[in-house]
Amino acid sequence: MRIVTYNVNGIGARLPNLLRWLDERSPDVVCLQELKAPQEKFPELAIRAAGYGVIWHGQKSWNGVAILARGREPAEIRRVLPGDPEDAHSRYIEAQIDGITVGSLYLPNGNPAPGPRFDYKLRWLERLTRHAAELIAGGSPVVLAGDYNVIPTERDVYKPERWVDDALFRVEVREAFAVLVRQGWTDALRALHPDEQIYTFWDYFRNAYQRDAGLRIDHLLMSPTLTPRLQQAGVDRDVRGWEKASDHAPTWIELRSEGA
DNA sequence: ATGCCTATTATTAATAGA
Repeated sequence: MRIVTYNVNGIGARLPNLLRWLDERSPDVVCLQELKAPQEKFPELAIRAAGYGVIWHGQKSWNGVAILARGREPAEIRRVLPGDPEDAHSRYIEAQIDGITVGSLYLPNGNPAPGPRFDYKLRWLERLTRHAAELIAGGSPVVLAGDYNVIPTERDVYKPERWVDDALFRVEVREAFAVLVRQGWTDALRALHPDEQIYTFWDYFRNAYQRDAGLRIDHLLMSPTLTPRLQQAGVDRDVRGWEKASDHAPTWIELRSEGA
């Protein structure tokens, strides 16, 4: 079973690429971020015609998250991250699929830092950490997949010194992410590839992809009860090189079947 | 320190992204 996180940077502009990728790779579960489309503009029929059940939470212009499941319907659990009734951003959706709780999340960028946007990012990370603790306490297998907008370590950025004051790499953010992971989560790509350079995002600027000037900011965190099933993890790097590509590439885990 | 490029929305320019 393959579970993927993919920040599409606009579901409208990316639909041809998304459909091609679904057809070529046949992922089982897909967590999308940055739909950048209101609820009623999501291309539900095209996704269903490709063979996927889907739930989504849209928003005009920005944000927006979805969960796709091949040949079945994701059973929605929630479409809001608990902890702030005032937060109107569509950045979290959660479903049950084949006995696994799947969260698709889009953590705030937080720039410029310091400032109110950065404060919002830190508060959102705190809320995610509280919710994640409850998920672990529940004992069910969980994967929290998404664009975390967090570069976890110096190894995860092409030129760390240029990013020290950026909201994706500031010490407070890295520490907050480490606190979350220490609850017992497994950063799947890093766990299976401890010494490799792995990027999931390349800026549109300055030929970043051609220069391999990337960041690792899309992550799949696995709960202690799911981690034993982890078999492979990787990034569909080539998709970033397609015409009209998103600036993020699909990032995935492959799970052994239950009891195998 | 800033722009570079891209998508969206509202009218050819502003905002946000990371």
